[in-house]
Amino acid sequence: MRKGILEYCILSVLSDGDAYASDILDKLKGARMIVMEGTLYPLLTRQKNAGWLSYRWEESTQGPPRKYYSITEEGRRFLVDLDASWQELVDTVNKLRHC
Amino acid sequence: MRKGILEYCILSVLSDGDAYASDILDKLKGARMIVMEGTLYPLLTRQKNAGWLSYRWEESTQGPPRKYYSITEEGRRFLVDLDASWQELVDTVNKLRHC
DNA sequence: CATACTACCATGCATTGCAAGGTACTATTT
DNA sequence: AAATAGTACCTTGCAATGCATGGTAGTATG
Repeated sequence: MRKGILEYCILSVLSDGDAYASDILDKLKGARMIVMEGTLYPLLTRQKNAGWLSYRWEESTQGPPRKYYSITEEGRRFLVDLDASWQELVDTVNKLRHC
Repeated sequence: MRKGILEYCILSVLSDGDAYASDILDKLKGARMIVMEGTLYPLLTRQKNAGWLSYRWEESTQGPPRKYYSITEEGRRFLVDLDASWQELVDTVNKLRHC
């Protein structure tokens, strides 16, 4: 049911601050959206290739280095489009359901 | 973006009254959800095989006979589940977006 | 030095929606 | 009567997406 919406959620999370994969998974889990690692990593790579995200490496005191993702200006512009699409989808489904 | 949600929309439309493929496409179009024939037919077949829909043939005065789909009791029960899932999804996405 | 943990990533699969094309019956026009 | 257009059914092949699984490598911990 939630296919394709993950993309929107990831950009939303990152629009609120840079994060690495585990951060993102935690934030999603906090909102009760469970996502698998094997889903997230390829998605982040796709969004980076699309120009919506960039990343930098940061050393960690407890474990291997982390890949911090950051939303780009282009990503923010796309997020505005996604806001509109999402609202439209919600309106459409609700209209179809209640009549 | 709307992947997987079509299933919910089709059941919603049919919960409001029996319909054949073109009827359904028109109702979806009326709510600005554009769906292709090649998407709808397999989906109806899947839902019928899942036990959520049944169908009957009806002669038409203007063209070939029509396959009218009807939601089953099992389909209505499943639709209630989908209502909950949908509401949950909307809440989750909105929560992630606005904080 | 071995085990556990963290964080990265890749491969293969199932599902789903779309594009394109095909069949068959009915109605309309020439 | 034949050709064209319209309606309604359906299939096949493709691309995208999410999941399950498993793998690599660096960093602690016992």
